[in-house]
Amino acid sequence: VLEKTVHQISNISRCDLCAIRHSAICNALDREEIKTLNKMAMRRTIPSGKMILREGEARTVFANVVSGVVKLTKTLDDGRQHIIGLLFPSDFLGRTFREDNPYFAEAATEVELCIFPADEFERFLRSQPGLEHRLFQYTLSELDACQDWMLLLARKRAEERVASFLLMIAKRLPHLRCCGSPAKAAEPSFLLPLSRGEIADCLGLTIETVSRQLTRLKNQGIIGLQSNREISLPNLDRLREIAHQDSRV
Amino acid sequence: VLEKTVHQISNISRCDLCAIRHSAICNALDREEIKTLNKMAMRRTIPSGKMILREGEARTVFANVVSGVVKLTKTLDDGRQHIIGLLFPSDFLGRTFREDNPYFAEAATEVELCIFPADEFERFLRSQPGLEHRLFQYTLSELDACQDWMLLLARKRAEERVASFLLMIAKRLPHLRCCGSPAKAAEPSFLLPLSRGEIADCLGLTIETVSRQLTRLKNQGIIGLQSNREISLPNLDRLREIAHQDSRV
DNA sequence: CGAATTGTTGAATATTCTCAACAGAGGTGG
DNA sequence: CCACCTCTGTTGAGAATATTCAACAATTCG
Repeated sequence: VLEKTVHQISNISRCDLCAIRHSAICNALDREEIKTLNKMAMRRTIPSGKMILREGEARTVFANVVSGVVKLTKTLDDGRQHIIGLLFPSDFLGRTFREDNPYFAEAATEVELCIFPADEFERFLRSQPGLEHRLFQYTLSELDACQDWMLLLARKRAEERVASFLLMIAKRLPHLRCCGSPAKAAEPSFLLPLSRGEIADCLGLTIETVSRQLTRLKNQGIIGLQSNREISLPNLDRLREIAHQDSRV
Repeated sequence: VLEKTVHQISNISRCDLCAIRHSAICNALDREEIKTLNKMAMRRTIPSGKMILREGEARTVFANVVSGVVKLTKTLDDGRQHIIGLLFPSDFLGRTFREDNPYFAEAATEVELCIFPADEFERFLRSQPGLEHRLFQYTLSELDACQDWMLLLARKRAEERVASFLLMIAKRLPHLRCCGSPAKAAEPSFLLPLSRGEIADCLGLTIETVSRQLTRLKNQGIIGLQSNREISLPNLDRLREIAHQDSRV
C-alpha cells in the first residue's frame, strides 16, 4: 500500500500542483507533453521592481506568470514612458519568433515565473501545433485588449480612463481581493498592484491628474480608498457609467 | 507545341498571377495547398466608403487585401471614434477563432479583396499548421505595431503624431507613389488614402489640429502639399526628428 | 458651373500638464 | 517604540496644448 502511494506521488509532476496549470497555455498539453515542457522549465521568484526583459536585447527566455503582476513598458528617447500591458497570473511573457524583445518587462509586484529557455521553447512550440494554437489564441486576445486600450488612449477623458482602469484591474485581480466585512462582501476590494505614477503611465496621464481623479471619485462615494493601495468599489454601476461601455467586472 | 503551351497555361492557377501571392499569408502554402485555398476564395471589388465588417456581428468571412486600404474602427456610444488599424495590400482582414467581429472594417479607398468563407477557412487553417503559423506571425507583427501606436497615443504631442503618421503611410504605400520629376526621385510622394478627419481618428486628435499641424510642417518646408491628398516628403531626416525614433521609411 | 463636401484659419474655451509646496505613509535605526 | 528620513501621494496656481465653435476657402463631383 505504501509502495503504491509513493509510486503515485512520484508520478505527479510539478505541473500537476501548479496553480495555473489549467488556465495558462499549458492547458493545451496532455500528461506526456507537459512532462517534456516541465523538463525545460524553471521556477523563479522575482522581487518587485526588478527588470525581467530589456527592449532591444536578444530574447533568451519566455515565461508563464504564476503569481504577481508584470508590467510591459516602452519609452521615448527623452524618457516619456508608457505601460503597454500588464501580465497577471497565467499570462504568457515574451515575444516568440523574433530576435529581440520589443519592450521592457518589469516586476510590478513580487512575481513568480515559470521560465523556459527561448530556443528550446520555440522548437517545442513548432512541434506541438496544439500548443502553438493555444498561444496564437492568447495572442489574439492580447491584440483585442490592445485595440480596446487604444480607443481609451485616443478618445477617453481622464475621468473615464481612471474608471476604466479600476474596472480592468478589478476584473483581472480576483485573487487579490481583501476580505471585507460580510455586509460588503459583494463590493470588489483589492490592493492596487501599481503606484500612482505607474497608473499614469498606463493611462497616458500624469501622476497629478490620476491623483485628482481618484480623489474626485472618492469624494463622490464611487470608490473607497482605505490606504494608498487599498481600494474598494462600492458603486460598480456608477463606475461603469463613467468608464463608458466597459466589459463586466 | 501548341498543345504543351495550352496545358501549361491551364495549369496556372489564379493565385499564380496574384499580386500578393508571395507577401500575403498564402506564401506559407505550396502549389497543391494553394489550389485548395483557391477553391474557396472569391475576388471582390469594394467601393470606397463601403462597410465590410460590423463590430458585434457574427463573422462570416475573412479576406486578404489585394489592393487599396481598409480602415478598422472602434466607437464609443456617444460617437467618439478611433481607427485602430489600417490594412494595406497583402494584409489579412478578420479576427479568427472568435464568434463576432471586434471592430468595424470599412473601405478607405476602393479595395480589392480575396475573400474566404469563415468556417471553411478556419477548418483549413487548423489542418495546415504552416499556414496557421504564418497567420500567427502576422498577428504578432500586428500586436507589435499596435503597442507602438499606443505609445504614440499616450505620450506624443500633436506635431509628433502627425509626423509619425506620415512616415508610417510612406512606409506602407510604396506602390502608390506618384512619379515626381527626376530631380525629386528620391523624395517620397504619394496620395493620402485618408481624409483629414480619418487621420484625426487615427491619431486621437481633431480635424482642426491635424490641419494646423500639416500647415505648420508645410510652412517649414518639411512636407509638400500639392493638393489635399497629394503629399511629398522632401525632408525625411527632419520629419524623423520630429516624429522621434520611428522606423525607417 | 454650382452645390456639397472637405479643409483651413481664428478666437475663445476646456482639459490636462507643469511647477511647487505640503501631507502622509512606510521603513530604519537609535 | 518613537523620531527621523525618504518616498509617495495630494493639492493649488498658472501655463500649455488641444478642443470647440464659427466663419470662410478650396476642392470635388454631378
